[in-house]
Amino acid sequence: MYLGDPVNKYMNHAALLKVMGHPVRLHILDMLRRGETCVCHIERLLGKRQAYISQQLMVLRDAGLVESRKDGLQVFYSLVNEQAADVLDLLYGTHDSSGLEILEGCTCPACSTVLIAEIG
Amino acid sequence: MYLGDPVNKYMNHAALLKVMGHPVRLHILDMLRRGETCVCHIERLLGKRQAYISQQLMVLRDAGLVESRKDGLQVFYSLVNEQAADVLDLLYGTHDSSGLEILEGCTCPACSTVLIAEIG
DNA sequence: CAAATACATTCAAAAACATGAATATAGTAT
DNA sequence: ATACTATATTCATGTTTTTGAATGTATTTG
Repeated sequence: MYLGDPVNKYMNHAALLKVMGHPVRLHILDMLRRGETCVCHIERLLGKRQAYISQQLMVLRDAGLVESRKDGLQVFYSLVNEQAADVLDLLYGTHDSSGLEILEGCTCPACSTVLIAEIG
Repeated sequence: MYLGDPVNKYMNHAALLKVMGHPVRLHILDMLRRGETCVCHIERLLGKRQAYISQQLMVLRDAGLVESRKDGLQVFYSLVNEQAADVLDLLYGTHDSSGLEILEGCTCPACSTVLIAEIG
């Protein structure tokens, strides 16, 4: 696209918006605003298959919107693109950084440690 | 997409971002922030064929981002979607509404009348 | 009315995307 | 080493998008 003028100023932004222009990816990005999130968490909240979530995460990674960090068996994703964050703030209001929602039956540290702390 | 939950809150925004996620359309939208613009103008600034510009304008029209008004032979487009305008402001700064750039050799009223006024 | 102008639409081929199924990898526990 | 768990990747296929070419329509001008 835009082959005649490959260094077009609109290409980068268009690429950003295009990646964000997908309901599942947008949902994931909105989740990530609350903090670093493991894949199992995303999987449960979205109710989609693991492989599919992983594919969309790969798209987000390849486009530089998110980064992943491995910790034991889990992989944690976070939002690292400021412009993407700005667009999300615009659409959904400034985020609260209130941390993750706790999910029953989710085995990730974010869920289980808090449960332990609360039940403790 | 998202068939399991067709009334998903992310679908509408995703659709908006998807339409904006294209370099030519994004360029057109950015132009329209300066004011109502005729197709001939867009055509010259982008250096693309008329039919192609018209196709992209149709996409923008179908998605409700722009509206067209016919005046004689010319058709003028304007940006009518507030969220799209907000995203553009975010990416490119608040627009100046300074009116259109004057293009040499463009026959549309916006260009020719000003030329006449300046030369006259 | 005929010709010219400005724009829109249709059609078809190529490219890109979305999605599911199957499989692979890497870390952990036994 | 073996089995298990969490996640990633690959592959195949169907769908959508992109784009160019050709054609259509409405308006103005002569």
